[in-house]
Amino acid sequence: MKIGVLGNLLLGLLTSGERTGYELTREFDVSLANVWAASHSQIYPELAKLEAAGLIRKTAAGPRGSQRYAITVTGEAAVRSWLSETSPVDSPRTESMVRVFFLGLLPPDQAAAYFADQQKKHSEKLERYRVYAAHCSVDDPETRWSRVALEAGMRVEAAMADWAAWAIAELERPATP
Amino acid sequence: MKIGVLGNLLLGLLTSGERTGYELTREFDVSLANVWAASHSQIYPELAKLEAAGLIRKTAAGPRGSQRYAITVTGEAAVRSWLSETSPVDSPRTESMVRVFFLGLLPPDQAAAYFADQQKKHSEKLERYRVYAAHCSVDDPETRWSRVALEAGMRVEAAMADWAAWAIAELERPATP
DNA sequence: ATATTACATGTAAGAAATAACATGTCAAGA
DNA sequence: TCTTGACATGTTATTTCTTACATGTAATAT
Repeated sequence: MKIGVLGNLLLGLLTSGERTGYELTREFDVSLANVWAASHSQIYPELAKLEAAGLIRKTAAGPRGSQRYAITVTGEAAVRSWLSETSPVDSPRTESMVRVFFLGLLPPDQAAAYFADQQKKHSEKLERYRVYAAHCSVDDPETRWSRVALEAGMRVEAAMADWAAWAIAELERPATP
Repeated sequence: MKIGVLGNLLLGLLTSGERTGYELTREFDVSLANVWAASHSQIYPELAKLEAAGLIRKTAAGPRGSQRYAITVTGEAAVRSWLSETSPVDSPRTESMVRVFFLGLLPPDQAAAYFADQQKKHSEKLERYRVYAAHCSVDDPETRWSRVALEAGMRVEAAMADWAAWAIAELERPATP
C-alpha cells in the first residue's frame, strides 16, 4: 500500500493531534491550499485508505456522525521515513506561466492586460500572506514552520508581482537595437 | 470534446510551425518542463484527440514512421479563445513546500540540511535559467515570450534560494523574547 | 415553527497524469 | 557484421484529481 503526498500530508497534520475529516478539509481550504490543494472528496477516501493500512485509527465519534482520527505509531514512523528517506519531486503545472509563451497570439493590449491581471493577483496574495504572517513567528514552536513556509510564499509573490510590472514596462519600452 | 491545458499548450506550440510528436516531446523535456511537465505517453494520445477534434491535421510522414502535425484554422481559433476568454487556474502541488510544514518531526540538523538542499537546487536552477536567458531577448520576436517567462523563473528561483538561506540563518539564530 | 447556514461524510463518473510495457527504424562506430 | 544509442510511436494499468451527486445533523436567526 503506497502512500503519496496527500496521504503523508494528512499523516503530518495528524502528528499534531487528532482531527476529523471535516477539520482536515478546512485546514486545506485555509492554509494548505497554497501549497497542495485537496477537496473533501479526495480526503475522505484517503483517510479510509490510511486507516486500512493501519497508519491512523478512529478514536471517538463526535456529534454529527463525525469521526475523529489519530495517527498510530506505524503512521508516525511512515511520515518520518517519508521526510527523511525520500526527496521532494515538484512537477510544475503552472497554467499562468504556460500562457505567457503564447501571448504573441493576442493583440499587444491584451498581452499587457494579462500582466496587469497577474500583478494584481500576486499583490493581493502577498497581502493575504502578510496578514497571516503577523500571527506567526519562527520563535513560536506552534507556528514556526508555517512562518517559514509563509516567508517563501511572500518572497515568491513579491517576486512575481515585480516580474509582472517589469513585463509591462518591457512591452512598452521601444526596442533597443 | 473539451481541451485542457495540455491540449492548448500543444496547439500553442503548433502555431509556430509543424512538429512531430517526438519534437513536441523534446520541447517539453528541455524548456516547457519548467512550467508544465508532460511525457510522450500523454502527448501522443492528446495529439490523436486534437486530430479527431479537427484542431490539428497530419501533414507529411517523415523517416522513422514520424508523423508531422499542423494546426488547423479551427485549432488556431480554439487556442486564441482559450487565451482570451478563459483565465488561468493554478492549483499548487508543491511537495517541497508541503514538507516544510512538517520539518519539526525531524532533528534540527536534518531540517537545516533540507534547506541547504533546497538552496542548492534553486541556485542551480537559477544558473541554468541564466544560461538559457542569454540566448533570448524581449526585442527578438522569436524568443521574446521565452525571455519573459525566464525572467519570472529567474526571479522566483533567486527568491527561493534567498529564502532557504534566510531559513538556515533563522534556525541558527537564538530566539528573541 | 421555519428557514438558513455551517457542520459532516460519503460515492460515482470522468479526466488527467504516471509508470511500465511494447515495438520498430536508422545512423555511427567498433 | 554487430551493437549501441538516438529516433519514433504507440498501449495498458494504475493512481490521482476534479466535478457532481447524494444525504443527513445541529445551531441560529427570523
